[in-house]
Amino acid sequence: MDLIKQQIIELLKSIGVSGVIELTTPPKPEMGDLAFACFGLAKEQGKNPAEVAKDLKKELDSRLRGNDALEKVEVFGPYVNFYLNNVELAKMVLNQKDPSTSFHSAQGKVMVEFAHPNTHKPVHIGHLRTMITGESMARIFENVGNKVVRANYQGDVGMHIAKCLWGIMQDKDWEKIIKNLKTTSERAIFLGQVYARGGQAYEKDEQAKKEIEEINAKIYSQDKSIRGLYKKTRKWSLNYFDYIYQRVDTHFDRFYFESECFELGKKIVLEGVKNGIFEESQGAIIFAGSKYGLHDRVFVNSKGLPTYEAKDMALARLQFKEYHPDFIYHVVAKEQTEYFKVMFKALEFTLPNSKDKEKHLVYGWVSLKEGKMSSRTGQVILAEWLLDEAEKKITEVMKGREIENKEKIIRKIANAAIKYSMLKTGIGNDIIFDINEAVSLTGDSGPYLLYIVARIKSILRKSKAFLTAGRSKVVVGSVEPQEKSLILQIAQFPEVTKEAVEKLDPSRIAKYLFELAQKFNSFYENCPVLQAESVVVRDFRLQLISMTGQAMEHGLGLLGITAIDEM
RNA sequence: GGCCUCGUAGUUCAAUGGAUAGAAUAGAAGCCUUCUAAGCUUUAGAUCUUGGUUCGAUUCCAAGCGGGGUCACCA
Repeated sequence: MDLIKQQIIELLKSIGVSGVIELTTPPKPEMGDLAFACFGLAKEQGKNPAEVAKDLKKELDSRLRGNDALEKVEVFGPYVNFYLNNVELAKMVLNQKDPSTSFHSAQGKVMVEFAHPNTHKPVHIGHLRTMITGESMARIFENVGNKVVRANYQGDVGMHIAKCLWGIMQDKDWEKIIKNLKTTSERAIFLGQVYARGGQAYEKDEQAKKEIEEINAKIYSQDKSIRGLYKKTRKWSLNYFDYIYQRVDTHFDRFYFESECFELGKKIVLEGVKNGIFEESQGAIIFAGSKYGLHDRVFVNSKGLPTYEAKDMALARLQFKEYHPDFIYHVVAKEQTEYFKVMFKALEFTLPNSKDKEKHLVYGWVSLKEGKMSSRTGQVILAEWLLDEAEKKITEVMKGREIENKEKIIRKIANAAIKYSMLKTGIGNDIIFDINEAVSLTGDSGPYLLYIVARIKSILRKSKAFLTAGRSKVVVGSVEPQEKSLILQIAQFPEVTKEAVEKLDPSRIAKYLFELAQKFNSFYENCPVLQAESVVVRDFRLQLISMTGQAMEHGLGLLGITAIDEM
């Protein structure tokens, strides 16, 4: 597609059009395939855009002879529209080796930091979004040639843990209760419940607040009285995280922990005080972001403990030292936007090398649509519950269908449903999550996309002739409108992968795939493949659907979704 | 209150300043002896308000209204 665009741009240049030339797609297929708007040119020449367009057409007409790719040029008001030669276009697209080759637009080495759950706290629906978004972005970066490091920063020290441990110890026989918890999920649910208890007490009860703060200090000093419980419950959380990561099909190259950052972080801040980077204020050490149009933040609190801010100073130092990334993308929800601005500013002083390399990749809130919540721990919707729920619904729909590895396939469909529903919305926008819609098998959904691949694979399985013949050069006779629209969509794949990197947004891919699916289905209804009117047409269509399948599978892969052959 | 952000069909989402604002879902009407009906076709339905910039504004600017976030010892 890019080649064709370049040809047209060259053609326009050759007749004296200067400046940046941008081609758009006309609103309707019968109006041509690519369009050039004459507004800018008209302004330059002081003429009416429609007249300029007419003049251009005259010039262009005389140069079209001998050009295989272009069929004709028409004027629509102020637009000059180009019609591609359908047969040539089909040959070009279908004789590629792989429709899903991507632009190479590497930035070098990219670290994508995502998931970052805190131990001792529930893994909720918001974590699901960072896991899914982060994994997808990692793949999108890799796809265009970057070296990607998947990092995960897990919070295993801090007040949230103190709240949890305090919550556990409120029961007199807590040691016995703990012993009776056997499964990973049971333990995770228990931790979530006692965390909620501790959190509420911290807000309402002064005495509890004091006790929790004492526990917090003990965690930092690794006091023996709570060390055993801390270690045991930390392990519980980490095991549970592994289970979730595996279930959503993501993985990490490096797990960072707050526990490995707090000492170094404090040290960096204390040194920074000497250099005037940080200053004392009301017994705490702060970074005066207000000097830079931001806001002040506490880096070491008045008890001498490093806050999240100080730990992040250390984290960045470790990350740059270990991997020398060209960019670090922190996939974190939007409520931390202001925080990151201050933190990155402070980093410019403590780690000058990090300047312009640290990026906050903002994603929006996830909330459940009103009246749809049915399972909660405290105030959050658990990730695991949502995954289970999706599987239940899909199992229901699949009832009576006999397929090999049904369990695995159900899990894959459920994952596709959840992932797609999290990725189809623009990355920075909030998602109002409707579980019914997310796992619905109809319309703009993950299963709808999987269905395309299943249908294609089914036809290919039945077409042994094609499979044995291999892929010789495709002969194109004529091209139906549905075929053309599908071909054009396939041709746009590389551009879309590039856009997703530039805009840092997987929803570009999701949207593209949905359109691909719609165009395939429309083709499927109108153009029989195995029963085509001739062998030539059949082979052409087999090649077309095979490429559609490849583009779809590759695109789904960029979203972290695994296609299936049968459903 | 300061700063940031978002306001588009009943609902959930799209639209580098460009052609008649697109989808999905819910509603209405059709299509399975035919490659998987988890599908397809038809139909109805929307840009918060008021100004400004522009040949042209959902998009840019200003004000207002309405949500959300954030603003010191949580992460």
